[in-house]
Amino acid sequence: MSHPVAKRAEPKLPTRSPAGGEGRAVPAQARSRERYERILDAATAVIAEVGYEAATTEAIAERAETSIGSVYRFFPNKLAMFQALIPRYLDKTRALFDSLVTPEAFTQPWQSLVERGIDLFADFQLKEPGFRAVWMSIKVTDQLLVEGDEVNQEFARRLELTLQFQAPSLDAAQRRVVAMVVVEIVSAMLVVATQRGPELAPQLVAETKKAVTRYLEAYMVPLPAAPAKSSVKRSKR
Amino acid sequence: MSHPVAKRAEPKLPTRSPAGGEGRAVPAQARSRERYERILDAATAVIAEVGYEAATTEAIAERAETSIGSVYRFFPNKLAMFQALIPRYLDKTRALFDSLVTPEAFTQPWQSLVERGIDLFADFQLKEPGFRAVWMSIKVTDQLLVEGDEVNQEFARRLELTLQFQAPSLDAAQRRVVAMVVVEIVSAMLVVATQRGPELAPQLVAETKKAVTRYLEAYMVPLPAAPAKSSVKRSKR
DNA sequence: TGTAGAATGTGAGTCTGCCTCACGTTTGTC
DNA sequence: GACAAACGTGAGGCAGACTCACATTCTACA
Repeated sequence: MSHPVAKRAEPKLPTRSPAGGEGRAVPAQARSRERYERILDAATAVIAEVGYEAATTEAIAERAETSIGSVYRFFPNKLAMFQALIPRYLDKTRALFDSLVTPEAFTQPWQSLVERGIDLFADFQLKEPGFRAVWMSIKVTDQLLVEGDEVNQEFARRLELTLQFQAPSLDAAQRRVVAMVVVEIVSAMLVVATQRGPELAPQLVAETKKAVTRYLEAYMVPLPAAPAKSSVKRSKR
Repeated sequence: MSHPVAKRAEPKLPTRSPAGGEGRAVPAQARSRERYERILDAATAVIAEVGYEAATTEAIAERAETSIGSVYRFFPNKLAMFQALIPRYLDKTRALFDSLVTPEAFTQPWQSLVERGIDLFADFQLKEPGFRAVWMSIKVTDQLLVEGDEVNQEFARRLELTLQFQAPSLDAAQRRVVAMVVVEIVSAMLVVATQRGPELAPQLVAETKKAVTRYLEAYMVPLPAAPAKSSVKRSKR
């Protein structure tokens, strides 16, 4: 007999590659590439306005001044279009991270790095409505969860590296988990802060900084030139 | 001219109350009430199996052994059906909280309360697939975000109360924010832990406890009978 | 117990939105 | 300039949310 559910849920994915990876025409001519970019821009704009679910493929096509047919020439389905947006922001967030974690950055106390990092990312989220839209909708489906988490994973991996030097007491496995926790906390809290409105947002961001700082404190090596106050002796299990 | 987006996005909501609040028949006869419950049970089951998006109203109707017509007698739309699930779990989580925060609970160090609380909630999430499904899908839409956050808000409000006694250094506004941060961190991390699989989940949960504990440490009054080790003197900006 | 009418149940049908495909248009090449 | 390959198009297929006219069951009251 089997549950009717399975039967119904399947056709959602249009007989294509499982996670809507690619599997579509790769633009070869310049005209085509432009169109592709226009579609992605339009998708960003529409999603930013109404969210992922309410964003119709027709609206995106119209906004991109093209036809749905062209949209589906490049993307196997709506989800894939959304996923194609992620690499764009991945690059931007990578750049953000690079601008933060420079050789000079290690001369200042790690606490201020944490604070600057959170501020930077919060700002980025505010300034880039497209990114925010993508970010907020990232939990939309199981597929997206996997794909969208890439940004977080990427971040975590990088953070892991810097932890290697600043928290030598942790082994590789621990570093990985700690980095994940930090990234996920910041990620979640920035979303919450945005949702709670401009009233609470600054307070929430401030508290997030404290939370992360206090969490990491126990793992970090005390900085030589730290501006006093930091609790150096700490037995902690 | 106006963006085509708005025009398209509207009919998504079926000309009913904005956030799918109620606006539908309230079951008067026992037969009806049973059917209502059956539909909710079916919705839970189907959502748990395939997620919110892939859950079709027909599948839910079939599972509840009724017709779509009946489903739409009680719920103005699919989202409302989902929202109706929340009060069910709100009650359960309330009970969970009550079992945790008892008068006796205050005789033990707050750290163990945090740990027990997180464990309890993690367990609850594991044991109740329906709850997990609802919880994981809670970010599905903007509407749900608001409604779904109710559980978190409820939790935060309660936590706020207990903070009143254990963190008297905070004023009301600060307490509110601190409680929100704690609840959101735990909530987000439990979701992440579930997603990352049984491999990493225990470690993530363990680190979440540490994060929350260390965050709160600075605010809490040191317990008289604390099992040593906790850093009592703490200037912290 | 019979019956009016309210409450409830039903599913074929409408509508919206994702996606396909057969055909028309542009570009590149010789 | 003519052929092929790449590209563009939108009417239409199809799934799934939701409606509505009608059928069935219940309740109240004589």
